[in-house]
Amino acid sequence: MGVEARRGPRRGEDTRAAILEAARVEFARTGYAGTSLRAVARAAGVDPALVHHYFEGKDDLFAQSVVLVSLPGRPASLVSQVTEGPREEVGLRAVRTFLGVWEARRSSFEALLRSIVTSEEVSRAVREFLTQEIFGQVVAGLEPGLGPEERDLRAGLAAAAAMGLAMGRYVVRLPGVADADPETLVQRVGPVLQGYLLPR
Amino acid sequence: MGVEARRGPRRGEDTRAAILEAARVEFARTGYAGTSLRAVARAAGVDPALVHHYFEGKDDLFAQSVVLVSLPGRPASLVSQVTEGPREEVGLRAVRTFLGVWEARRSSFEALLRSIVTSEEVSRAVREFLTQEIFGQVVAGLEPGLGPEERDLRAGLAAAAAMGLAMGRYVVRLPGVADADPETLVQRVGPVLQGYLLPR
DNA sequence: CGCATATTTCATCATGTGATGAAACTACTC
DNA sequence: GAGTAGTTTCATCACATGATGAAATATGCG
Repeated sequence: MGVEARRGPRRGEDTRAAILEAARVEFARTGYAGTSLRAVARAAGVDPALVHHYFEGKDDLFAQSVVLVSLPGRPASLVSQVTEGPREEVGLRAVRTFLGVWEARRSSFEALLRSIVTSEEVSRAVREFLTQEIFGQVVAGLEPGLGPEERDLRAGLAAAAAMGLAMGRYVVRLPGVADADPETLVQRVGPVLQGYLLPR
Repeated sequence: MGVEARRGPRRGEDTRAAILEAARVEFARTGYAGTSLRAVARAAGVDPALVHHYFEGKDDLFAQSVVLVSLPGRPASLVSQVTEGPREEVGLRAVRTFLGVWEARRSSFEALLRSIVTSEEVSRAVREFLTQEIFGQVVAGLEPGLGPEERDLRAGLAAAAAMGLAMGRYVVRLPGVADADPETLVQRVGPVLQGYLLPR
């Protein structure tokens, strides 16, 4: 009955990538704390020790599988994608941009969302990323001479709206939001971002 | 050197309540999966076995400390609080109502927020609560003859906006949102809810 | 072939987890 | 004061977790 799983390399299979993918799925399902290395290994069809051979530990695996993938390489390009164009359509462009990024990296983005609430580090990273790298830049670009408190408020409200959309679509899966096609959401939520970023 | 923690009742202290409070704080900090019964016991200054004496297990403790407290007794009263009044101020009343409830039960509400992403059961409960008991009722009350897909979309978007506000204020603590006074948020977010619930 | 290197598994560790049963202690009743 | 019921701690269980070192296997190079 011995399954005698034999050792040594498995030809033609990128095991490291398999582990990364399994980790992404697992983190997306149960968050950082709820995911065990053994569950990841099981899902990847691999010995738990192998996970440690390729990654330094749970935090490293999380960083490599989730954080590195879901944070877009150049925040600045996101910002310019939003700010460049007619001022009265900033909101539309913002929603369109984010939905595009999210949909493309769905599983790792889900994992990131789920880990916001579990890990203080992730939470802080997301906070700083959203407020400083993204919406702070957008607001500052749109209206340079703005007091810091008003700037924080506008950026924060916009970020909150984006997070609500993400949570509703990917985590809580609210009917009507989870199954809407992206452009519908752009048309409905765009004006809201517009109003937060450029009141009046 | 023996600390000889003595057994038997401690006069004048409501230990059960202390455990409940410690559990609320702990669940709020680290979510369901990230919280251990021993951590709760430690925070309450109590032996871990005592937690089991008062509660059937981790799920029961969570239900008693978080769920029972943060879900308001009568959803219907919330709904009527929102719907009763001038139609053009539904959004303002909605935000004001929610912020009121949240601020009052802050720590347990935080715990609930953090558990949405961890537990599929909590997630489903929140989804059904928000869409059916609250925003579904509000939308239906405001515009009775509305197609189901449009009703779902409006309710979903409103729920997403509310969740975003909650996440931004209590979990991610976005500057500008976390420290704003409630009425400021009512004035800024109210029109958004208004637009989702009653477009045009 | 023989050897080196990378890959994979096994065996094992210390620790933390939820859980249970029994013993010690206090307060209350008769 | 003896007995009883409720409260609290202790000792311990079986199991899962993250982690490590060594052994086994396969591949590629000479």
